Amino acid sequence: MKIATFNVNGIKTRLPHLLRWLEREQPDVACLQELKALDETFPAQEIRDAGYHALWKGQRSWNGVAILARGSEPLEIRRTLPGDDADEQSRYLEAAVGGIVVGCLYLPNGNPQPGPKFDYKLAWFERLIAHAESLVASEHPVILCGDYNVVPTDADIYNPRSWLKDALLQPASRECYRRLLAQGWTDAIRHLHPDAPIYTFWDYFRQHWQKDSGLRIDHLLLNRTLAPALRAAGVDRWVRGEEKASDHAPTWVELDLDALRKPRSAARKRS
DNA sequence: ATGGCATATCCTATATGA
Repeated sequence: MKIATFNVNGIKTRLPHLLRWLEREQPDVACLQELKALDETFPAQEIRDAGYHALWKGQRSWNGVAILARGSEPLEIRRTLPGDDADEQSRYLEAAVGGIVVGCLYLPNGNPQPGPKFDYKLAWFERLIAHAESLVASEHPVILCGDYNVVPTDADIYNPRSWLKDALLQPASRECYRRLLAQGWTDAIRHLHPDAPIYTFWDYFRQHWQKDSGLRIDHLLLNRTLAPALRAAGVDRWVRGEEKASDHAPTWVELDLDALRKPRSAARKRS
């Protein structure tokens, strides 16, 4: 099973790119962020025609998340992150797909910092950490994927120098991500590629894509139950090279769900 | 310190992104 996350930066503008990518890479599950569209303008029919069922949570102009599933209906679990009923921003969606709990998230950017937007980022992160605590030890396989808007370490950016004041690299942001991982989550890309420079985002400025001056900010986290199924992880960089591309590239994991059953039967035999 | 580019909307100006 292939699960991917893709910040599309506008579903309306990026629909042709999304459809080409779905057609070529055939992910079983695709988590989308930054729809920048109202619920009623989500292109459900075009996505259905491509073979995908979808859940979405839109918002005018900004944010917006969706979960697409090939050939099966994603079953909605929740459409908000717990902890703040006053939070109106569409940044979280959670569903059951093919026996896996999939959380799709778009963590606040937080710029400029310091300031209210950075405070909101950290508050949102704390809510995510609290909710993730209830998911990490679940007997069900869980994946939390999306645009975390955090560069975890200096190995996850081409050069931190010009980003030192950015919200994505702040020690407070990184500390939240570190605490999240410390609950027991596996950062799939970094686990399988411990030393390689791997990026998922290249901004539109200064020919950063052409120079491969990227950042790793889109992450797929696996809980303890799901981690043994991890087989491969990567970035579909070709999507970033297309005309009028999003500034993010789709990032994915390949899972062998059959592997989750074998240890249990082996344990039974041993006892 | 600023801006470079891109997207969306109450669209030739402004807010947001990262």
